[in-house]
Amino acid sequence: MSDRKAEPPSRPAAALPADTKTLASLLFLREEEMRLAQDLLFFAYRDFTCAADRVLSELGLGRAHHRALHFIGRNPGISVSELLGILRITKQSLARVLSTLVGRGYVTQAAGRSDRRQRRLSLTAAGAGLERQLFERQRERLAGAYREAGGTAVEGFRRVMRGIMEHDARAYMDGAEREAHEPRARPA
Amino acid sequence: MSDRKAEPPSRPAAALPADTKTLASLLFLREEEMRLAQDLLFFAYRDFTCAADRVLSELGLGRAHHRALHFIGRNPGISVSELLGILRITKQSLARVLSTLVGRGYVTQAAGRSDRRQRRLSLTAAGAGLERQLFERQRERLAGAYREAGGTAVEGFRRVMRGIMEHDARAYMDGAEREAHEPRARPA
DNA sequence: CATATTAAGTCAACGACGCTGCCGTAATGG
DNA sequence: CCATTACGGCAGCGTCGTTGACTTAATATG
Repeated sequence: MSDRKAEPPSRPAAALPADTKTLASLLFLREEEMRLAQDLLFFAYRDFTCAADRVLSELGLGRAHHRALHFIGRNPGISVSELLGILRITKQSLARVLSTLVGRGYVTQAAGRSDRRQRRLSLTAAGAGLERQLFERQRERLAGAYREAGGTAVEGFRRVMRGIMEHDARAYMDGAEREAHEPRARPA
Repeated sequence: MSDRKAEPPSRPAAALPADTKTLASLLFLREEEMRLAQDLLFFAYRDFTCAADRVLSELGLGRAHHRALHFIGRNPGISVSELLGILRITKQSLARVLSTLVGRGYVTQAAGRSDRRQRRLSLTAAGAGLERQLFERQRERLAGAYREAGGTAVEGFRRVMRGIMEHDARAYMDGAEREAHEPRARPA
């Protein structure tokens, strides 16, 4: 932000009303604004994620399972390495989660048609049902926030969130938003 | 965004062009909008948190330490139980983190004046320096997002994030925002 | 004043979920 | 044919969350 520029020392103090923001307080407010943003992210994510926890713990699953279910559900036929790139965890961490989900019949694997080394992941009916159940918990919270905030705020929310994430994630979001409007199957 | 208003059920179908949104597709878009919000939260938080990871790992600290530093820095003199309420972790999880931070000289404890059972937590100069270093990493990312998105978007972002979190967290944010404008010491 | 109650520290044990490193197998592609 | 790639599995480890029980000191209350 512009707290990078040094103040010209010759600026006349008389030009400022007594209680107007000084440069120092402007800088303070800028920094404070960023710290408030940290708070916002912490609390919103804390309560967003815990919304689904009860359902998960009743099944003996964790948040890692939820994340996998979510992104497999949104990207049917996704390969393991693509999923690794989204979750940004290691193969072994994902393997533990995936083997549970496959073992309990929530996720199926199928060899890719063009490249038979790949295991294309999809949700089973049971997996889709569980994902929906988890989704509903978070949906309530998100829908309430969207409704209270209004359309303009939601658009701003999206813009800021996009800006926070890295470029590859923005590219992913572009693809997801595109698919929302032209719902056709992605090639396997 | 305009899928916010429910469609009047009596609206004649003939008024719609063939490819216009049906009720089913409106519902689909609503759900898709919520799923996109899930994606946004995941990616933004993923990249927000990892911004400070390099600094942390060089010091052999983790994200839990960062969170504690952050909230102690923002609430000098906070009690252990207040901090527990913010972080929503157990006393033992916090104890591990705190003992490291105290042991390395980042945090000090002082008995409360009105209630001497309490250990009021504050950052030392070293702790404030470390927190600042961690803050700078996240500040870059947040400030870039705020700058790109613009003031209106930031306001919307805040409104939605507030709506996602639970009531007690909103109350906390109210207090934090108030303190930003009337910077006076909180009573110990 | 005796007796809860509260704030905090502590120990033991465990679970979820990250990590690294290494090896194996199968399929792909130059 | 051989290097590379996609994936799975194993061993071991670290962080950070959990529960439960116990202690100490200070406060609040009957």
